[in-house]
Amino acid sequence: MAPMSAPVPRLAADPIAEAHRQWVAHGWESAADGMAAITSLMRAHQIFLARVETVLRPFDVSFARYEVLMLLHFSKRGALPMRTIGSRLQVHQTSVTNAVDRLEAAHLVQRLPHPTDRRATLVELTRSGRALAEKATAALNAEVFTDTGLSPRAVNDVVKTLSQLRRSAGDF
Amino acid sequence: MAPMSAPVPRLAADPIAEAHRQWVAHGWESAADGMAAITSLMRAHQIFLARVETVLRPFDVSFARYEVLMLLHFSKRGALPMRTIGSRLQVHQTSVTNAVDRLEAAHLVQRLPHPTDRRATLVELTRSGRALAEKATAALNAEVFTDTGLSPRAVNDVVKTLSQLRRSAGDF
DNA sequence: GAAATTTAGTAGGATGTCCTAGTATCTGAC
DNA sequence: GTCAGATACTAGGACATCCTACTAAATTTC
Repeated sequence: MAPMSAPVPRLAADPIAEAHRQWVAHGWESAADGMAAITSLMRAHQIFLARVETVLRPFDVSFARYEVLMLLHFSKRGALPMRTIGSRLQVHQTSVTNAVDRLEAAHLVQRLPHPTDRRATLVELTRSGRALAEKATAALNAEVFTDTGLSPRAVNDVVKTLSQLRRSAGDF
Repeated sequence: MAPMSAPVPRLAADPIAEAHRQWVAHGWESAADGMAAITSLMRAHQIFLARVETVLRPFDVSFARYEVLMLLHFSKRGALPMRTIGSRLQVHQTSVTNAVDRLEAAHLVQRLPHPTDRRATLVELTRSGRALAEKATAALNAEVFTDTGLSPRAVNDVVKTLSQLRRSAGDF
């Protein structure tokens, strides 16, 4: 016979399944699945963002700033106008200003006047910015992206499904 | 023969597909799919949050505060301790403090002393808080949750897939 | 060509999230 | 019973996002 063991802490019920039950119980069946899907996406975002930020912390960059660095890293000249950065990352211009301010303070990028459009500002990756982008990517690949906690099949399904969503939202 | 038409604005390429290509081109095949999945989730979160906030704007509540109202609405007594709210919504305690501060300022909830634990604070839905929760839910159901822009099949797949993720993250 | 409109970027502000630290209270070990 | 450790909440701060408003420069209109 098994020895007495300490009481197992009862795991809380899945909050989203619980919300789904409530939705159905209130007669909102037609919205219940959509609610559950959107709430699940919100939570998944939170989980992954936390993982990514944890890996990036030693590099003293946030995911938002990392994305700017990678965009520049992939560009031919290592430089892009602010506006282009916002379009590609699909964030508000003022978010770009914010991120570039911090990246520039950390000497990871540099603002330069645009050669032909005096309204525009080019953001150029510095040598240390490029080095950091490479090291941070190695860390993220190893610690998060290679094993997301989802099966390879699920990973592909997520990409495919959300691709439709993004298309319908006008992303491309 | 078709008449001349105005030049169709070239749609930008899918930024995530582009990033995936770059990942593969740099030899990071094993991480490329995971990167694409996580980036897709980040973007999907952004899209849905924007839709939800747009619908909630007329009610003068954010999605974060709406979630607090609904949690209370579903509770038997219409009141829960701060700590419980944080656990169920899976956000930091200080986020709950923040949300409840604003809800209380709007007279949608009320802080009460916990009857048996003087450390704890009960948050109770007011009459107007409950009314707002019901009206906001009707709006969200009609304008977002009933039609997410994903097929019913995709909705179910997303819930199921992310359920695994949330379980492995310790959510339940 | 001059005026109107559009576009690029910044400033300031609101909100949400998290973190660390600090206070008050409860629990459990001795 | 006491005292150490755990728990509940708030305060203050760092970041990210968005919005509106503003300036400067480019583009379009007539």
